[in-house]
Amino acid sequence: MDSTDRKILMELQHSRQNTKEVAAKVGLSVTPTYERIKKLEQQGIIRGYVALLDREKIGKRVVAYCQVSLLKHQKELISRFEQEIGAFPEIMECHHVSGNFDFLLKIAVGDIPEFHRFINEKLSVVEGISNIHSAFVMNSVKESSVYELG
Amino acid sequence: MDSTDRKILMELQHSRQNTKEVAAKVGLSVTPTYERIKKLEQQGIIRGYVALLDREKIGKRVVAYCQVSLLKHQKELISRFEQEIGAFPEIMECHHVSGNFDFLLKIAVGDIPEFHRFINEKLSVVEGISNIHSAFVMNSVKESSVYELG
DNA sequence: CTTGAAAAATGTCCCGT
DNA sequence: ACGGGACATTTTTCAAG
Repeated sequence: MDSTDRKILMELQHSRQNTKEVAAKVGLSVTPTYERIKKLEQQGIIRGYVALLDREKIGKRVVAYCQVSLLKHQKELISRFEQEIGAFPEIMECHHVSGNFDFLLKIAVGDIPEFHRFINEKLSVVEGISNIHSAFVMNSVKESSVYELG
Repeated sequence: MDSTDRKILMELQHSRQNTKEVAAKVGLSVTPTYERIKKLEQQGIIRGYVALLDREKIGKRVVAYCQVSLLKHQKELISRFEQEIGAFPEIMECHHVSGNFDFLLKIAVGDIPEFHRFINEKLSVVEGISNIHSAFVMNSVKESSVYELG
């Protein structure tokens, strides 16, 4: 992966565009640009292409980040937690982190009552949780999926 | 936006696919499917299409979530902070949150030394910061941009 | 790498119902 | 709102310099 590949990736991370446009921006003709993109896809460097939605417009008015601590740090408990977490569509992200707590969850729901129900009836039912601390997003100043590439 | 639109959005959130495929999955022919997608784009419900990259394969080995507290909660200080934050490509996300701290940042860099330099030479130089608390991601159990739609 | 070409697949839109 | 069909654009592959 050279500097041209990185330029191509930066373009595609920002927005979908056809090969001709990408080619013009990186200063190559269509054929090699096309081949580079295909190679990046085959290598799995490009994982895929997705549509991003407007959160407000689809009625997800509440986003919260929840810090979850487990009772014990046993392998079995952790993997069971991770498995159960995967089944909840309200949980968009779940990261196992170092520090004062164990997992950081990103949760998106329609409104506060729905959030309340989710925490009480779904999340807190999962075994092994010691405590949950939630921070509500009031404003997303920056929200990007773009990794910086030189 | 009806149930068919939501099905279309669920498909496109998961992966790019041509109109014919989407049409088959939602049980319509190509034309109405095409028109629905265009309408969702025009309404801004679909914000855009982007490529997602493999974090490991592009050499971003370190992701951290940083909790930032400001010294004072003044309008000017907050908006200046938000403005400066936008200029750092290492910061992929910045959310103004309620709770014990003010901002939650998602930061991606190549390695620990780079993280160290970023915190000391860039982030902590921003005016008005009271303290920064970092949690390193050890494993992303779930990482999705998909909002659940009925 | 570049240019050019050409077939196959899609995207796009007009006109029926 | 939906479906069919016609046309434009892109994708994809290939050959030659």
